[in-house]
Parts: sequence; structure tokens; C-alpha cells
Amino acid sequence: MISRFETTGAKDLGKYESDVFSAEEWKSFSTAKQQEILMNYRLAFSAIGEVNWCEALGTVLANDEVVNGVSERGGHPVVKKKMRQWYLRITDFADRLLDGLHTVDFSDSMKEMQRNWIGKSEGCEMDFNLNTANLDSSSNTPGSEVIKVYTTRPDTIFGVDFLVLAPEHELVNKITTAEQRKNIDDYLTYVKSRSDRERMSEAKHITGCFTGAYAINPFNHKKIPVWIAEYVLGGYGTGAIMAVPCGDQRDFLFAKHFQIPITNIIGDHFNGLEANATKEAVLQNSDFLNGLLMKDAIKVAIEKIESEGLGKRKVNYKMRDAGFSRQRYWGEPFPIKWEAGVAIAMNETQLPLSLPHVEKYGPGPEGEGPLANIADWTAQQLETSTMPGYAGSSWYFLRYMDPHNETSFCDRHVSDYWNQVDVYVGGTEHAVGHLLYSRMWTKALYDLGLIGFDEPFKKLVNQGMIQGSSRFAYRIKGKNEFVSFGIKDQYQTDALHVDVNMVDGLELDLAAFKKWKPDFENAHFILEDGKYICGVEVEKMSKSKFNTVNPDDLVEKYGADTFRLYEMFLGPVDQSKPWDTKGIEGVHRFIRKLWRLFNDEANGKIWNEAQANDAEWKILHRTIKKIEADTEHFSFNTAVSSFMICVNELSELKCHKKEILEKLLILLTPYAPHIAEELWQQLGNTETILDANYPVLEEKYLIETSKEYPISINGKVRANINIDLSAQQSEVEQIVLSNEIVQKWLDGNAPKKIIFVKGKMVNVVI
RNA sequence: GCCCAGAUGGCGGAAUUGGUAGACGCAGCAGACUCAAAAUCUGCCGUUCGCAAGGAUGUGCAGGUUCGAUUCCUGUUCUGGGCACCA
Repeated sequence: MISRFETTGAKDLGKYESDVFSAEEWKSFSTAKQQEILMNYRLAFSAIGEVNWCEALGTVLANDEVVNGVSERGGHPVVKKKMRQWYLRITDFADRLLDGLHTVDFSDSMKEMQRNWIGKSEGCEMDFNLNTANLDSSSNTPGSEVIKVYTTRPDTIFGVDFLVLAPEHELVNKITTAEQRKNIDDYLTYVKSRSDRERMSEAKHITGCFTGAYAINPFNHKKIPVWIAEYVLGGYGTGAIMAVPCGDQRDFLFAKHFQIPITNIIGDHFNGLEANATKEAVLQNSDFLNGLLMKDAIKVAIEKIESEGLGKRKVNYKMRDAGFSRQRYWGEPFPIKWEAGVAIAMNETQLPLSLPHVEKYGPGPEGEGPLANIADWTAQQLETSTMPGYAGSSWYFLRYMDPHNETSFCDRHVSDYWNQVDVYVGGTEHAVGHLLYSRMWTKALYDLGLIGFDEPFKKLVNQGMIQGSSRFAYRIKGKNEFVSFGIKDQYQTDALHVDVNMVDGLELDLAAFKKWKPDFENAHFILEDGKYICGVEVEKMSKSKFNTVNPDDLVEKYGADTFRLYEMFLGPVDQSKPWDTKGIEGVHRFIRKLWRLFNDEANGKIWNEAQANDAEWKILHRTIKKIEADTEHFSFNTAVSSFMICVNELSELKCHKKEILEKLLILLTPYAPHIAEELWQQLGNTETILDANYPVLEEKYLIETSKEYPISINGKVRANINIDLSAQQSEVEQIVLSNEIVQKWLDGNAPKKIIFVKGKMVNVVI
């Protein structure tokens, strides 16, 4: 990039309009200016962003440490604060992240979530001039302010009744009139206390404020009011929208709430009670778009907007660049030094940059990272933020391929050999975080030629989350006082997670709670019936929710095989379920029953070398078939159940034959490796079962000649008749109609129709 | 609010492509063995009417398609995950 700037300057990049210069100009720029320009093109770049700032705690907070706008710890107010941050330019990968989805084996819902998150939309940017005559002298507007909006629906341009700016939009201060100044300032203070989540969530609670300014619709020159409202977010599009109440429900509700007159451009397709967001209506009152179907009008409108020079076609993404610095944690340090406000990357020979050893760490002054407290660190002008968790989780699978390499993160030959991760098992909670970051990371490494593939995971299996039962205590707003669940509605409270280990059923152990965190040492409690009762919610099991349980006791009591089988037996791997050990006895009994096929309590060894009969081979091969199919489909719960059926049936036949049992053990190895190996050795094998050949299915043992057909009358099963599988419809009809039960239902009448599905069922319609 | 899932007996779940709803397991009940217990074994086990034979009903809720729907379609409720500093 630098050599490009040195030779040809930047005219054709088109990414940042401000970055147009010649090669000569580039060379004349100061280092700082050059670095500033380069920052616009770096994959990892520094810019100003907003963080959760808690003045009372003197620290930046993570989103999950903020409850209802106050800090979880102590209940102090949290506001947004601007701070220099590092970002990864994931937006530059947006199209490739979308395209790559065609090449990976992920579930459709996972792909859908990623697509929606990336949120590619095609529309246009359009300029609305301000009606400057309206601005009074108190606003220092030069008179040529333009509001740039982004819209995917330029076809509705004649239905625009107002513009809405994001409260953080840079023009807000400039265009606000003197009369509206106070209202706007109050509203901005309110918005500052609101998280993005709250701003998007509470659609019922409509808020906004008129700036006093008016803009001009470039097509019909109508004067339209300019509002600000929290439902428009600064980070998306241009941070400004044109509001069309008859075609957008949020705009509609906003117009109704603030009694802004609504222009109807689709006649009967708009009923005045709710917006019509379809693109199927025919346009009216829309000048050159009259008579066009909305979806066809979009193209026409864009062409007109471009030809009139009012704006231009624009592809937009909902996804934002990924925040890559943290002030809250002790993560990997940035190899960056700040020199006179310019970020300079450390030379590779100076790396690795290691974190200093410290006794304890806390937030730095002004909410910087903990490194800001370390004189040694700041003296070197080193960056004081640290990297987030995904700095590691985005590429660890590559390092795993070559973990001892001292010179490179992973030798190219090694990654070429191992290639992509074949199957990646992870929960859907990572859908738009980790799984997008690692995909982007892989593409970046691929672009650098460091690896030979640009998608990390060939196949993704979403295992369901194990859920835990969380317990909550309710803190009265602004106090260090907690109110019991049954009476909490009489107060304004914030719900805080409490450690499930301090709760007996629902009753909180107050002494343990006070000792838990220093903040709670002097807490007061409002009890019911002398007890503090906690609230309950089922949530994903997570350390941050204090609802984890330790499996060590179970492994101790039942062994790892039982634990492993039980986890599989709980249900489909992709389904979330609360952790509950109620049924673990069942799989443990299965293991013991398996053992008894080989050993007798009184006599020891009972397995033998006798030849198996057809019935026994049939049981084995039915199991082989089922296990193969289930394993292939990751249907581990049904596989465990077929192992149980197999062992039950062999027990019933008193089958202790080695030639059957040894094959069963091989099948079982991936499911219960320890007992399989142990019994394998008992059978006299000296090599490990892991090297045994997998049994081959022999269909000949599974051939059936007849079937117990269910016979339905009008879809309800009334009888079962054993019929030869080779029987044709006419034979089947004869057999069925002569059946006593069928005759009873027919009651002398002829059936209307007989449906026969070979190998499945018979349905007699009467 | 938006995006993505899910909902079947007392409980976890099964039903692979629209074809016998409840496999397998837990819990429960009755029994066998035992001085007793544990372990093990046998039988019963959706709801409801019935002595029984048998009938009715039943897969979150309301509709629809079909000879036939847990499965497909429309709407809806509830639960869970995510919403950018947990990753």
C-alpha cells in the first residue's frame, strides 16, 4: 500500500473521499499524516468507539456486567464514553463471508444467522438539503448543510414525511434551533444512558425529539421536519433515515405517536392502521413513479437519483467492524507503541511482546486497561488495551496443528497436510461471534499466503447447550438491599445472579452470600417468612451465570464411560437441555449388564467360543446397521439405545459367545472406550481394541419374508395381520377383507378404497 | 423489538422419506429371590369410560391440505440462544 502511494498516489481507491492525493503529495505528507491515511486501509486499525463507562467503579464494563443500565457490581450508573479503540476490518470481508457459506457444511439456520448478521442490503444514499432559511442565527450553520440518508426503498421517496437522525449524528448540534435546544439536550442525555440493546428492544416505548430544522425533499421540494430518535443507530448506514410511515411500521408508529401527518402513496394498500411494508403495491402521488409496482420502482428511482446527481447506489452491511481492544481484561498485549499520537507497529525482531508479571491488576486511570498502571509499560509508550478472547479463539485450531513450532504460528506444510478442521462441534451461541471471527481470520491468513484454505471449518455440528438452573437475588435500585422473590414486585429491582451453590433449593444462604463478594458484606435483606427466596431461570450453563455443576463427583461414582454414555443418551446432540442426572442409573445398569455377558458374579468368566446361531447373528447385524447409521448422523442418543436393546436381547438368549461379543465391543469402543478395551483384553486379545477391524454388515442376516401389517380403518389401526412381503395389492386386499375385525367395521358394506403401501401398512377407507 | 431454534406420558426422549405415537431409559406400582437389605429378575405403566372384550381421546394452541399429519402449510402462544466488551 505504501509503495502504491509512493508511485501512483491515491485517486482510484474510492474508499475514502478524503484520501485523494498524488504520489508527490504523499511524499510531502508528514509521518503522522501518512500514518493517519494508512490507518484507513489497515486490517487492524484504531478509531474512536463507545464503551460502557462506570464512573463510580472507575472502569469500563462488559455488556454482561451491566444490568438495566447500572453496574451489576454495586448498582452504579453506566453511561457511554468515547475512547480510542482497535478494530478489525471485518466489513471488508463481508461479501467473502457470505460467498464462503456456499462452500461449508453448516446448518441452514446457522448460515441464515450469519447472513442476517452481515445484513447485506442494496439501496442508495441520497442527499436532503436543509431548509436553511428556517435556521436562526444562533446555529452557526453556513447554510449548505446536507443530510445524507441511506434507504433500501427509494421507491417511497414521495412518501417521506420526516427525517430521523441518530442522536449521535454529527449534524444534530448544528441544526438544532434555539427553541428546541433544551429539549434536544435533555433527550441526548437520556439516550446516553441507554444501551444499544435497550434502544432497539423497547419498540413499544417510542421516544424522539424534533430538532426544529426542516429538510427539503429533492423531488417534490416538500419541507419535512428533521427529528432525532434512539431507534436510529449511529453505526448503521449514514446514521440518518428518511421516514415513510405508510411503508414502514416503526416510522408509522413514530408518526402516530408524535402526530406527524402521514402521506399515502399507495392508495387502498395502506389502511391507515398499520404500515404496508410489502413491495407489492402500485404507487400513486409519486410523480414519475406513478403506476409502477413498488418493487419495480426501486430501480427506476435509483436511476433517476443517480442521473439527477442527488445520490448514488450503495451496498450496505449491518455488520460493523469488530472491536478488537479491551480495557476490562488481562489479554494478549498489542505490539504497538504510540509516538506523538501515532501508532507504530513494533518490529518483528522485537517480538514476542510479553505481559509483565504483576501481583494484582485493576482498571487504569480514565478506564484504560490494567497495563496503564504499570510504569514500565507506559514508559515505553506501549498500547495499554489488551486483545479480546477471540484473538486466540479465532485461530487456535491452526496452532494445534503445529504446537511446538518456534519460528512460525504454523508451518505451511503442516497446515497443508492437516487442512481444514473436518468437523467442528460448537454451540449456536457462537453463531455470529467466534464463528464469524475465525472465518474472517482464516481468510486474512489465506490472503497472506500463510495457509492454503480460506474457510476454517469444513463441517459444523451445533451441539445443544447444556443448561443450568440459575438463581437470582433482587437488589432494590440504588440500595444495597435485597428483597425476596415473592415480594420483589413491590420494589424497583435489578436481578443479580447468585451462585447456585449458595442456594438450598430456593433459599439463599445469607451468610455465604455476604461473604461471596465484598460489595455484599453489608447488604440488607427483606425476607418472606424469615427466608430469602431466590428467583429461578433456566439458562445456558456458564461461569458468568454462576449456575455450573461439577461432573467430577459423577465420574468418581459411576466412571467416565457411564458419564460419557449418559451425556449422549440425554437427547439429540443439537438440542439444548437442562442438566439433570436423574437417569444416569440407567446407562450404568447397561454397562453392568454388558459386563455380565462376559462374567458371572459367582463363577467369573462365562464367555465361550461356541458358534453363534442365526438369531444371534441377526441381533448383532441389526445393531451394526443401526450404529453405523446413527453414528453417521450424529444420533448418539439412539445409538446408545440400540446398544441397550442389543445387550438386552443377547442376555435374554443367554448368548456369551465370543464371536458375537467381540464385534459388539468394537462397535461400542467410540461410545464407552474403557470398558470396551477392558473386556477386549479379557477375551484374550493382546493388541488394543483401537486397532481392531470394524465389523462389516452382512445383510443376509436381516432379510425378512413377512411383515405384521397394521390394518387401519379410516386411518385408525384396528388389526395386525401377518402378510408375506411378496404379496401384491390384490392378494393383500383379499386377506384384509376376509379378516374378522375388518368385516366387523365394514358391517356388510363394500370399502370405498383400499390403500396398500408395500412393507408399510394397509388402510381401508369406508 | 429483531434474527435463529425448540415444544411429544410423571421425567429425558423415539418414530431415518406423510404410513402402527410413546422405542430405549428414569421414576412409580405389583411380584420373585433374601433373615433383611443391596444387586438382579418378572409383570404393569399417556388420559379416560369399561369387570372385560373393546371404545373414545391424545404430539404447545387454532385452523388447513391428505385415505392417513408428531412429520407438510397458515396463524398464534410459550421457552431457550444471539443482538457486537463472555466468546
